[in-house]
Amino acid sequence: MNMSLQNIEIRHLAALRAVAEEGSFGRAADRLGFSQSAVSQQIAGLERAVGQPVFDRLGGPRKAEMTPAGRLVLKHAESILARLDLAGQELDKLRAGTNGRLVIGTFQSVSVKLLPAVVSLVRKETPDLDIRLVESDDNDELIQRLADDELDLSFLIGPLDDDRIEAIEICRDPFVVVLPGDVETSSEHNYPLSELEGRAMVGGQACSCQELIDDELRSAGVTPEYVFRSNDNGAVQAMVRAGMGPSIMALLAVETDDPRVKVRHLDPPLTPRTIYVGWRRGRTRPPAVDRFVELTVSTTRNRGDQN
Amino acid sequence: MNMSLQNIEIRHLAALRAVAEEGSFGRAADRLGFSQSAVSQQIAGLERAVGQPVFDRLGGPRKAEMTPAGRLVLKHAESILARLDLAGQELDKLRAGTNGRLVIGTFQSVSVKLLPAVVSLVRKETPDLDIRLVESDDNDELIQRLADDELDLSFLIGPLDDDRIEAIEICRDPFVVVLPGDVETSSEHNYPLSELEGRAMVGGQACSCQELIDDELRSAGVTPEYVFRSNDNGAVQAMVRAGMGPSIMALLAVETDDPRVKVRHLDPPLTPRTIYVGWRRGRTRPPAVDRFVELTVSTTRNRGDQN
DNA sequence: AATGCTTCATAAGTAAAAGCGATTATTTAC
DNA sequence: GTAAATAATCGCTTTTACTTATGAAGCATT
Repeated sequence: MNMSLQNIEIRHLAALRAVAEEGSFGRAADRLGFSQSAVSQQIAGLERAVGQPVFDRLGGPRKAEMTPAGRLVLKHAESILARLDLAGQELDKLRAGTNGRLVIGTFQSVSVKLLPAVVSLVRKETPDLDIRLVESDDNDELIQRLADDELDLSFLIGPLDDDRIEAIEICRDPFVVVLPGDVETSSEHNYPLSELEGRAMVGGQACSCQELIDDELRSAGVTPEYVFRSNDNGAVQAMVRAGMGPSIMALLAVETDDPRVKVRHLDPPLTPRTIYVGWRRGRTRPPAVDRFVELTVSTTRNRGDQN
Repeated sequence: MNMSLQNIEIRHLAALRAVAEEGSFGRAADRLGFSQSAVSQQIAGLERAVGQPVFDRLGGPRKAEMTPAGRLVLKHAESILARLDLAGQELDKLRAGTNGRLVIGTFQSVSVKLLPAVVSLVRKETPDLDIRLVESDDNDELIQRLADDELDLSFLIGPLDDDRIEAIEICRDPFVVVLPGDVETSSEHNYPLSELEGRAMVGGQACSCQELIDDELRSAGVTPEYVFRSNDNGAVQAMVRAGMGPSIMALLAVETDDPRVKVRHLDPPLTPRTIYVGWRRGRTRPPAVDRFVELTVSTTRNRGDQN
């Protein structure tokens, strides 16, 4: 039988190392938990594969000595065994979710309001985890990058009809009207949607989210007319503050601590947008992803309905 | 059964790589020369050892995709398989005697007269072989270093009674008398040993070889009296040239091209010294050693009895 | 939705091997 | 010489690895 190195198995290399270190087949067998006979046969098998002896058996109580070929193979065996050990360690870390990279898709309002708390928690739990954020205005882009495996995880805005993606709902985020702080309104009451009819408004650019708003406004009989548009929430809010007009924004996107604007719920309310965290459907996820989702859900829940 | 990575075998890693590259269990099986079922079981075994799936089977004609754990293990698997391949290549070279290091013990006369031709031949055959020479006056030191595995091979002077060493005879090297070139002798005849009695002589220092000479001289009734001693053959020869006296030297140690000295065989002759090449007894030798010995023997034989 | 196609898993059987215990041969140490 | 240590070998049992055959799941096409 013309064996080649391809037939070598880890067990042979482990036996080689054990015998080399112990200087004896019997003691190597003890260490490995085998019988002396087994180790003898393992080395014999290795020698068949190598094509020549790896040990000189000197007989009697003298140590087995390696042949040149034995030393050569041992050199590589040690590297291989070490590598296997390293793989085991990294697997343990992977199971614990403490290593590797986690690439998360997000968008502006989530980045500002939700993510800092979650990321801070995760970093406390697993400081070696390499967390990266990819921010985009475009929900579809986030979905595409999830499907392309560029993102491990992404915050998304519903409705989701892409079956490449699996997601769970994080929260409902109502749309509110943002008014300049000096406008007189009945501060405790909701803002009648009808009052927006004919008013110059500030809004986001025509992307998925803004289109949802506009469609609903129109079916409620309000035709939006925008005098300023930006995808930057801060810019929109600044324009409201400057008196350009009111804006309908998702509550999460509003900097509510700003005393120079007022925030009112709408009457009748628009359908709130739904925020999800999603991942590729049907793929095994790194445990770190699952843990991140868990923490996101519980953190968001704990925030209560400040929305 | 709580398997760990220790139970992994090369075959599993090869299967992992094949499936990862082919994207299919069946095609991987073809490539490896197994049945699809076998590969399926190998991957299943790997997953048992890893503790989690390494592939997401998407069903239907879609490619199998790796899980995070799978990618991690594959990374190491590739390194391990490459290492094994490298070991195979190096073993081939070892078998061919074309790599590694060859440390050769030698002494002055051999270094000058025999080695250059042999080394030149070996270097022509196997240019990548790293040949190193260790020169010593002291035969016992060479033997000791051979036994200590510091030398792969050594030229030695007999008689050899050390059973740690195995050796073969290279040549017999007769002792001759070296005389100044201007001395009148019957150029074609041997030199009577008795003429040395009472003469001031030049010789080597009291090491093994010189002691052999002195013992024989004495039993032949000649008491050597040295007025100059050196272990450097060139120095001895220079002193003869300068008229300090004759010297008994091994023929191989004489620079015979020197017209200023005359070389005569002795009558009766001394027992010639025997030159061997030796190695550690009972140890497997690198093929390069055996090849070197072969070439040494044939080269020396071809030189004929120029001695 | 029924079918065919591709893919992988599983079951059953067989052949190979890996391992064990006992024995033997060889060598050193005393 | 005898005792101790070491590894190879033999017969045997158990384990495993592989094969073939079959089943199940998903996609694509009709």
